[in-house]
Amino acid sequence: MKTSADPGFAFPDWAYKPESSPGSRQIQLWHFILELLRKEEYHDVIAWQGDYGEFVIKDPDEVARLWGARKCKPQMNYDKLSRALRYYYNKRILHKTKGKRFTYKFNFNKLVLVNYPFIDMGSGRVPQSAPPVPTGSSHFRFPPSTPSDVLSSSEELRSPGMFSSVARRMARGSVSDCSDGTSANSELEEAVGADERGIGPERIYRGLLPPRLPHDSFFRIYPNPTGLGRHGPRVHPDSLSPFPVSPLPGPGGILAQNLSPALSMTPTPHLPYTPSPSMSSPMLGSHFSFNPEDMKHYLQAHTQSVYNYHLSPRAFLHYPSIIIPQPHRPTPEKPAAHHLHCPPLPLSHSLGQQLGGGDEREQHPSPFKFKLQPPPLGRKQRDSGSSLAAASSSSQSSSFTGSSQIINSPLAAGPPKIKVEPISDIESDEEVEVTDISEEDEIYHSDKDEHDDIFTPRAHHYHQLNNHHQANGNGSSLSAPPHSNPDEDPDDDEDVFKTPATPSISSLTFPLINLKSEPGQAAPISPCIPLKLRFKRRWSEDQKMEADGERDEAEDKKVRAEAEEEKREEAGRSMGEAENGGGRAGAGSVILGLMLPPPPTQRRASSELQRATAQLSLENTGC
DNA sequence: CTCGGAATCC
DNA sequence: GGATTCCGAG
Repeated sequence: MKTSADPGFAFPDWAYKPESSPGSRQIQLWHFILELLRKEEYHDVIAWQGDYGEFVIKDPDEVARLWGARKCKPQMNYDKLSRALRYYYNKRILHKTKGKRFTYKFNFNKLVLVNYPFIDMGSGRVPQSAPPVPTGSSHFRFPPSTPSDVLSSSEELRSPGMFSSVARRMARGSVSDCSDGTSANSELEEAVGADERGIGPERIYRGLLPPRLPHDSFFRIYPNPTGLGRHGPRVHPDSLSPFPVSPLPGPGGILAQNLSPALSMTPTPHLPYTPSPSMSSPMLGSHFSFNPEDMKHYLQAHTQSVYNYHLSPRAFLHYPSIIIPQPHRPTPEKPAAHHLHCPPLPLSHSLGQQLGGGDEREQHPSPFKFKLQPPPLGRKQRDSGSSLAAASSSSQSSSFTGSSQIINSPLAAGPPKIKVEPISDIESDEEVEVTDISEEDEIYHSDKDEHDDIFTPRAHHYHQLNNHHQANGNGSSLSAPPHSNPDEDPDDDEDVFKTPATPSISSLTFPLINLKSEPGQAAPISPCIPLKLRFKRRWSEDQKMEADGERDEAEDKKVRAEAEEEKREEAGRSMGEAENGGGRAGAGSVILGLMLPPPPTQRRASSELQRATAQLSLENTGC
């Protein structure tokens, strides 16, 4: 585990894939993309742009070339590379932003799952899209945003960055063939060097971004005293990185050292990914102060995080009576694309985006605790999909009986439109989450991938989804791929990409209740117990469901299973009320984070990620 | 440009 | 499993 020094250090970065790293020789394309994305040097080739997780390949040929160099596939071209990218669609690692050329969007949630299956995405959800925060500028930097990050990451990665821009150029130019050992790798390395130098735009961004959030102080991940001043865990202004967890290492620098990412993960199973500070509930945390002010901040932060990251509202349970100040919700409509003004809160953009869609939500307080819509069928399933879907749905519905109540609530609330459908496959992760707000996203598939602004109302959404599915089933045998319509996409994943939805305040306040519990009754207070129970039920149901249903996508299954496991643990914990005590390693994670003490730091994690990434790049050299 | 099937490689 | 390569289709 980590030493006290690393209290929180739980995971490396999120995207980091242990397997691929050190030992494994092959770098995965998405990882490579991420690498490029984080380097300023390549910002003219590929850069974050648009929504969270969205990036644009400005120079397809170059990217292909780089990729080819990395993989020693001189014949690589964009066509091939893009094919590889398309394979990620099914995996949900990536999505295509329709209508935008060479523009794709990462589904960080998925990535995390992929990389850290044991993590419970469901509840805590990874930082949704942790993409770059759109600052007004077009590109965001991925990881290294903070100086500290830079340092830490750079240090580990490589020696001092001595690479000069010249070198970079050279590298780039020279790259293409594998023959040259230096080629691709060198390029990346150089890039890293650049980062080290601190050339990153982050600084610039920093300037642009708002200073710091008050509530952030609350959540500082690092225990350090200094932490108070620091920005909170989510998207840090400092870091433009897409990952919410931006690394700002604490004062100490991130772990300096050599934790292997893998290791890091193990130790602190919980929280790490939780993007939101929420997880670090002050109450539990050792450093929580009871100042009203702090509390306020905390709550606010929490709310925000919830909004942004789909965190479970459970955290709020602690303060049932407290009304959380709403994070700033700018215009409900669509805050202009992304610009973020993040004056008040850096989150704004995320909120804003979501808000657009969120309006509806507000109207219906409790809708989203479960998945309303059927998951996208796998492409393969599409063919047979319809039949399967039906079957699954039926089975699920039965299983859901317990939760049927829940279902009612939404209806009661009002939005008749929503069809509650058992989720057939979709990502169970989400299902599992039940409690989380995040669901909304899922539900909401719409993406603003293409249109930031445009959101379909939720109810609408649901309908669409349903229809969608049908349409797919009926219509073309193929059924449109999930992405075909930005708005429609049923993928949860997309949510991921999307900015988190913002639940209504009310829901936030008593989210749990509303969410899962019975409709009418939402007794806001003292939900804890009920919650737990519900949770349990939920589980059982889920398990059951799983058992019965053969769900489709293998992935989903996987995820689900994992999620369940996590849930169980979580449930166990919650029931037991155990804090993180020993940490069960492994699972639980995010969810746990909600209840647990201050999470480690995501920043760290991210920084690690960066490092890892860097290392990977290095390691994967040698053609 | 984008999509995704199919075969193939590692 | 994760591409890579090729390719027809939209």
